[in-house]
Amino acid sequence: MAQSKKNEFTQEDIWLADVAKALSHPARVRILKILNDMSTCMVGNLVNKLPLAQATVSQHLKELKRVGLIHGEIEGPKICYCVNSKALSKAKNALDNLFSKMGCC
Amino acid sequence: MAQSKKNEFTQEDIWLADVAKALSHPARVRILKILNDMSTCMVGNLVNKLPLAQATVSQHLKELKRVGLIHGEIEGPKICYCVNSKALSKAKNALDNLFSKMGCC
DNA sequence: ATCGTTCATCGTAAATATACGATAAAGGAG
DNA sequence: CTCCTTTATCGTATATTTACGATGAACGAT
Repeated sequence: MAQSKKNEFTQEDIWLADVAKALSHPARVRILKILNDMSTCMVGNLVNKLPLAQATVSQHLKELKRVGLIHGEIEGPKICYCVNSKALSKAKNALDNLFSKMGCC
Repeated sequence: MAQSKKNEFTQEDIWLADVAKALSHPARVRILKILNDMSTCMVGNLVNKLPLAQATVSQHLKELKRVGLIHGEIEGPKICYCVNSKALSKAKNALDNLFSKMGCC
């Protein structure tokens, strides 16, 4: 709880900012929504639903993977992406906590 | 609910990504936490608590203002920043919705 | 072994973000 | 008015992000 004065940021704040960064592009928001809605989740499917080239979609998937919000499983030549519900709920809790209070001057 | 196929992103997704972008830096996470915890919220106070120059803090405040998460009120020569609880709860709801389901393959 | 499919990675160009010192603007104090 | 304080903005350097085509790697099918 105790925040440092003028020092570096806490790991918690850095992590939360990192998760937010992963959500900070419409394509990645959309990808998460699609993965929430579908059980089939090949990359090709996502590319068809996004106004972006395949390489770019792959790059966005990498960013979501980086923070652990999704992961992919190899199925033959295809890769099935799905959300990591554990990471999602951890992020949800942290964000809820950030948004909980409302002290205003 | 119905998502377009290959078209541009929805305004909802763009907005949500924009809010996430505002949270995507440790300094801005910290600023929100400080504003949640304190009632006194001058910029000088924030500068003292962050490992950043005044100009940089001002820039981060501008970004939080841009998406409406905070706003400032002029009090003489000082400016009192506070969180916009309405915007915070709207963002919280949208993020909760994004994180709610957990279909996995 | 040679395709065709699927996806990641490389290379790269353009745009955006981050940081800081310097400066401007606005208001209170003397 | 002239200072001093407080905060925003400007100018700028550096780093990161975003996007795409091209290429590479992995696999199933023929």
